[in-house]
Amino acid sequence: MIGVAERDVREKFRRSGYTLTSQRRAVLDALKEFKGHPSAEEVYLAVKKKNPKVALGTVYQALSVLEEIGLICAKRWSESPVRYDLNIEPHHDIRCTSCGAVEEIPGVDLGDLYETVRANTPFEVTETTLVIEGVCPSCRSAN
Amino acid sequence: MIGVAERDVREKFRRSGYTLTSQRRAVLDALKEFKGHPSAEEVYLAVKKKNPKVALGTVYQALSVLEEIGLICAKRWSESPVRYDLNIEPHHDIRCTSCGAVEEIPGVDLGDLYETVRANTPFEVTETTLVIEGVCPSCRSAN
DNA sequence: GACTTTTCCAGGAATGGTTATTGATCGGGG
DNA sequence: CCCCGATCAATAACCATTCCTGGAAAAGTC
Repeated sequence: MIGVAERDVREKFRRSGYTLTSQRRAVLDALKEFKGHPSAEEVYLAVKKKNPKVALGTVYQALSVLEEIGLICAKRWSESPVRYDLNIEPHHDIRCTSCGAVEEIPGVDLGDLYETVRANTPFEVTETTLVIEGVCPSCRSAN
Repeated sequence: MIGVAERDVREKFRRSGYTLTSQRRAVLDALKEFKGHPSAEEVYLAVKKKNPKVALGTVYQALSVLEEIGLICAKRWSESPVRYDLNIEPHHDIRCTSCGAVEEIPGVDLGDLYETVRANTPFEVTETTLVIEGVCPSCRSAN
């Protein structure tokens, strides 16, 4: 099971007021097939294979709707376009600065840190994101 | 004292091999006067006041040189241009998503987290950055 | 100091990711 | 079957940033 159950999709669309159009469905499906962390451009190319009529702008808009209603999450690394992930469970990914590969890092919990942050600022904290970069094994050995 | 001693500046330039040109000096000075976290554009405008001939591209290049040799550090938040900070001690800042204000958060230490990350990935970890966003008190009350 | 080599800079054009605009199209309620 | 708002495709615009060029300044060399 790839995380997002069909009923969950319908439910979230219903509650949000957005309609579940074929384009949004296509974007979601494309994201499922990737399993990686594609950029908007890559999602666009994948969707285009099945339906050559979709425009890049539509994909961007669909992605932002899907993010807004909590079906996908967007990840930003410093020197790279935004990448999208179906996995909406809290987790952290590391990105290879050389080849761009993304891999999940298990066992990292921001809970305590979040408490510390909240306790030390008068701001209302809405986001604490850990951006992790490194070099993957194969790039390291390829040098 | 604003953190960066004159001798430190000279020393870091000497060791890096870059020359301490008047433009780079001007960018550094502008950054000192800000005390906040200006974007490249804002630095450019400040520098331009004293020397109208500098080009935006020059400011970008100067900033990247200054960052490379460790005199300033660059901070990235999700929906905002890169911002620069003279404070090169490890510390964390929170940014108001409404007005853009940046404020330091004391007492946050990524040491343990870094260990956990390293222990749980085959990647060679080069960067772990905490991106914190929220709403500042005045924006919150202004609603 | 004159010459050479290197680095740097101003100005402007180009790039890349993303967003805004616009007129057409779709789908559901009446 | 028509109206209305939501959605869409296509494309232009945007913005931060980088690249390119010829020329100027600085650093080494004799």
